[in-house]
Amino acid sequence: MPSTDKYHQILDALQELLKNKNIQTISVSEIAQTAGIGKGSIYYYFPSKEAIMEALVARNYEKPLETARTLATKTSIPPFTRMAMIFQACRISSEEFSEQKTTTSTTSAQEKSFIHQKYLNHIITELKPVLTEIINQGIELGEIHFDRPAALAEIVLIVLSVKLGNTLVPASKEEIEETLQGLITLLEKGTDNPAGSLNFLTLNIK
Amino acid sequence: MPSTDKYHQILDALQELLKNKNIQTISVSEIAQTAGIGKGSIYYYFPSKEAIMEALVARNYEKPLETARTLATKTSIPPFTRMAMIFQACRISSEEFSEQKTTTSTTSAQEKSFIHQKYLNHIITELKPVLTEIINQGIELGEIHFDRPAALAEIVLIVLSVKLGNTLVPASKEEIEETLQGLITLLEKGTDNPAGSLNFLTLNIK
DNA sequence: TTACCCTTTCGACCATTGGTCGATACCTTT
DNA sequence: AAAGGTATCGACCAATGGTCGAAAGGGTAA
Repeated sequence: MPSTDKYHQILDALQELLKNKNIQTISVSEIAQTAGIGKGSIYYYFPSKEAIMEALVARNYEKPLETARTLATKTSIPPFTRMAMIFQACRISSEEFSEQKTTTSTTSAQEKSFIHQKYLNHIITELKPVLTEIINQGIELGEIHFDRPAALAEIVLIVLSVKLGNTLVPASKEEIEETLQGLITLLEKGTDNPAGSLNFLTLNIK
Repeated sequence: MPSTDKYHQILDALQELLKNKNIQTISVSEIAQTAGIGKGSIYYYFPSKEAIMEALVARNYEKPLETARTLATKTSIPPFTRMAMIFQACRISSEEFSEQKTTTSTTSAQEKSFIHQKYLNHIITELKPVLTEIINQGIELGEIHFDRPAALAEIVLIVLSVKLGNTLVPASKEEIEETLQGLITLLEKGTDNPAGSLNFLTLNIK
């Protein structure tokens, strides 16, 4: 079986390059060079350039997903608190992606979105079942009143991914804050919780 | 000034090609050939391949946006009804994009998402202000109770774009239905409207 | 008609890319 | 030492997005 050494070397290289350039402008040869291996070897570990991206996304969310899955069983913690913890974990990993050069890269501003698309997909696929489970527990506990847990989970995840990723639809800090506050309010009213009771979710932002 | 004839010929060609292939596999030469003009001419009308895509998205949503803007002033129609009408208009235009060949295109299934990203961006940017205005009117009328109209508008648009576009996070018809029903329920409870009162929004789906 | 000029059209051309391939080095195992 | 699978490589290929100088078209003024 292929060594995981080189595999991660490649991912490291891509991550490094991602800090300064958007994916479309990163060539496979460049990744190889940065990783210090031959270009051919890349294709020994990955079937395509796109697969490298996907693997990187998966690797970056491995830890938060682990955390989330563990949290799903910790029924001693209130559901909404666990939700907040999950978001927090995701947020941290999410930031590793985009240390966006503050240089206002003229055209390429939003081209980075290609990877965030993968990221959105990954988040929804992996996190939705976990969050659904937690919401279900909240419903049983009587802390959440809503009859479509899966839908609720997905809505929350979609909005959070799109807004926190902030590259699919670029917006200012204030706009993001506003939208997320709106989401919290909507959640409070929608799950029959008093206004302000979910405010701690806001900690994620900043 | 450049004739709009050729300009639209190019857009038509791209739209035609889009029916059977995903963008990444459509070459500029191909577009030129389909449009019946030389490749060089393409770059006389558009600065880049990406710009063609953006122009196509914009053109396809010109009509529904027009409709939406008109609707924004029709205060005689109830706000939620107008919202439904806008979604309906968008839905129709959205379908022109993806007459997805039913052929289960092996790998390329979700690669079409590149264009839906533009589409998401376009929808949010253009439609959010309009929808916000309508919601504001609803608030004044006392039909909607929510203190963050802009956020509400954005949340709705994000979820709708992502789920109706259905390429950023591929899902089955049933899942889409479930999520949208959840959104409607959330909207009802969140805006202090009785359960079932917004069910007519469901007409969009199918 | 001729001369001029600006717009439009073109396709050969270029640099670069993602991906392939045969060669070859490396390691165990026999 | 022979064998055979595993890993590594970079020259190579077809194709792409984009450039460019040339030239066609067409309007105007003399």
